[in-house]
Amino acid sequence: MKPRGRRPGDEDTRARILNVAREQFAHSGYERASMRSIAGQAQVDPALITHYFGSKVGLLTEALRLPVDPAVVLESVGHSEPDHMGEALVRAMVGAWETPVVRQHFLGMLRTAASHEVAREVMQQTLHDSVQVAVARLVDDDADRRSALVMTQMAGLAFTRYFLQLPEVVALTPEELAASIGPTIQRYLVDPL
Amino acid sequence: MKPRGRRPGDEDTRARILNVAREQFAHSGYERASMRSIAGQAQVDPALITHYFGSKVGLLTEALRLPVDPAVVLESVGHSEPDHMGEALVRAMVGAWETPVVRQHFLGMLRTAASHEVAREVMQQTLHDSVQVAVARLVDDDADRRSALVMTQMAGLAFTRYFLQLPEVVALTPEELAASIGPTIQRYLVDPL
DNA sequence: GTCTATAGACGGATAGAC
DNA sequence: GTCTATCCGTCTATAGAC
Repeated sequence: MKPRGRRPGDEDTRARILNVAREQFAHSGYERASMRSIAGQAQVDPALITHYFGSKVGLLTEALRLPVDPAVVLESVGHSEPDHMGEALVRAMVGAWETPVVRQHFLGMLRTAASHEVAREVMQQTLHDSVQVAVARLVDDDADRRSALVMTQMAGLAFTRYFLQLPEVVALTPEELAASIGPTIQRYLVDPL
Repeated sequence: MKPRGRRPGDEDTRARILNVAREQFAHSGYERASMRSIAGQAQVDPALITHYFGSKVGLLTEALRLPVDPAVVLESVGHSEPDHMGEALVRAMVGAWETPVVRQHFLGMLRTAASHEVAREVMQQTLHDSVQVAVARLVDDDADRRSALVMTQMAGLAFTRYFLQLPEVVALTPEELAASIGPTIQRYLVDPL
């Protein structure tokens, strides 16, 4: 007779390690999130991390995989009226960032990227794959330059609001952000350069 | 007779340590920039760091002091025509960031802020003191909200161009940046909200 | 002011028992 | 699959000789 449920640790152990790792990378960065402290919070033996992920870098690589599909987040933008695409994009991005899982992933990328070259490249690629590709589908010309401008504004919003937590930026509501920053994105997308 | 020149290490030693520290904090972040590696590159005994700065945090605190006066950098903005303040501000900031000393200081703040709470607060305060104060002097109303918007855009430009080094953003010239982002800043400064 | 020596803690990784 | 034990490296900080 097969045992019911899962065995002691099983594949649940792996998932719990990964969740705690994401949490600690996001909160403390790569070096301070030690394998021992991750194992401790996950109530798991430290040696299991090596067992499941090979090394600390292996764990980081897994942790940096996107928890959501950017295409899904930005889906509504493509369906919005052409005159309000900018506003729709701000609304979609802020909406995603306000969820704990996405915000944590953003902070994890940022804090590990700060001291780990590989993580920086992952963040660069992620931003390219989500924003540049999405923008290229929305605009007619100069996709690279337009997406560059969009990325400066959107990355800056996330950086000042969720990482630095500048009081003046935190104070703004999602609605105010959409109203004030939406037109900027709109201009970057459609205005002559 | 007084000895000519300076004695073996003297105050020159201190300055050399500080310069190397800024360099390594900017390049590797707080934890990877060990006192040993800083002392090594500065060709100085590791114990001298404690001697001059008390502790590693003391060294960091010194290293985070602004190497330039933001008021001087932004001086030209106040003298520009009201219709082109945004463009002038972008020009002034990019001009500053393109110098090695300012760019290094920005990267140092960012990389240490990522894993060190104190550094994050310093960065927050620095941005407030330079941008918020400058903006408040330029605008008539809603200084907090206007400066918040300006900070999202300017921080995002610095972040994507100098830290992440997104190819599409790096490719833009200072002139192109002033032309494309200047109007955004202008709108944040003067348009009705 | 400068250096040697070392304390004392913590890091990642591995070998092997169960 | 899980855990104990341990190797070996690195780190910050300090005490004290010169």
